[in-house]
Amino acid sequence: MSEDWDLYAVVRSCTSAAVSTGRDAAVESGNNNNNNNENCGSSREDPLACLASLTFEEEDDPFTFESGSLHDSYKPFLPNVYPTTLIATNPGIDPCSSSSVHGGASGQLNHHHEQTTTAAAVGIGTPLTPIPASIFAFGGLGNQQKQQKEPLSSSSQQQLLQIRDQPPVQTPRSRKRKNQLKRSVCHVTADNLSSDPWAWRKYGQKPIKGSPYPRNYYRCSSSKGCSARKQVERSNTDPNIFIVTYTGEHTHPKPTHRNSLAGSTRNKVSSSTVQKATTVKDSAAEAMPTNTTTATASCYSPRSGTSLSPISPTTPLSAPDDTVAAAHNAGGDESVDMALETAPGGESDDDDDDLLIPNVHVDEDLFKGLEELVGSGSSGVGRSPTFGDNFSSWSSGNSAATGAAASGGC
DNA sequence: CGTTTTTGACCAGCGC
DNA sequence: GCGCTGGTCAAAAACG
Repeated sequence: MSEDWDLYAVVRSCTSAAVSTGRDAAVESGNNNNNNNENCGSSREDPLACLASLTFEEEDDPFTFESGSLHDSYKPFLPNVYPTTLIATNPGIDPCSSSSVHGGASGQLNHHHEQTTTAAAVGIGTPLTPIPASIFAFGGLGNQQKQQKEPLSSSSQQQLLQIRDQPPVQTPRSRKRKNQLKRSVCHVTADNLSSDPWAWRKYGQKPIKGSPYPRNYYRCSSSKGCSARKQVERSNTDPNIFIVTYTGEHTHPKPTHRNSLAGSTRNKVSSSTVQKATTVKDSAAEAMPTNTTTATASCYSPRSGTSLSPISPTTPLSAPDDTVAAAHNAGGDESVDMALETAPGGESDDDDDDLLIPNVHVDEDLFKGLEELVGSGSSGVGRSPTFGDNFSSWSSGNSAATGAAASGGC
């Protein structure tokens, strides 16, 4: 099974898009952890609002950020934004929370997912279709959605609602409860996977019983002492959807930059990127997206259960060129979804924060426009002259730093 | 050189 | 107590 899933590509693409807008957004979004809920709250009307608000029980939700202006900032770059994530918070806390019951057995999650065919998901497989932006990616998306006449089709909404309404599935047994203290589950499309302000480091991958896709384990790499963890697995029923489970809390402010990019971008995707991106969607069913060696085949080790590595959510992937290429291709057969990641609210402090635009489908025109912006007024952007560069550096630097409040934000 | 990814091995929780 | 499974560790390799 080779997964051509190149989440990286996707991620990258996502990351790159935000360039100029990012800054503004980042600045405005600046916020601290306490804002989380605000963002979430912003989407009161939106049925999906709760999706946008992934809440950690902790007051300082890492993934918060103010979106109001942010939305405006990247608005131009967002042809269409669809909420893609379903967020479930700890049971009991958020009615919306569907899945994550303590046990969080994969099975549960999967069950949960089965019904999750979010609008976003739909969009993913469809080339040229607007790409769903991760709700969580911008806390503010909720608002955006409101502003947008109809981000979701009624049917989609129904689905989402349906999911949310689903009574939390209680897992008969939960393992390692010690870690299960606080769990937030988000359903995200591949595009949105990367939208996470935090820097995550993958530390494990395991095959999950009952699911054809392995589960990937990530821990926050921003701070050694940080206990925040993240699990990413592909939905059993809907390969386009990834289930992201956040556990633990961040013991530090959102990262603005990574110390080093080393190792972060393994995927030298080169030519294959595009292909990967493409394939990814098509072959999603097979395996999780691989971050790095995407194009390469993935070996599944029965024992460790390792197969392709899914996505590295935050890990910015490099391969800027690829990304770009992919992005360009978006117009073509392979529609690559660009995700804009916004600077995490928390980090907005940094001017440097890059803004990532969460999953947005960008067409060539858009790119041209961006390029012009970058080229001419790199000052505003302050980024590298070329998109490609931006991608790479951004992704790496930002992924952690700016990401949209996305994931966390869920 | 520092960081991340990969991946086999180990540990721990849960059901029987 | 045993086996199954999920979660984590840690060494090696890769990358900028």
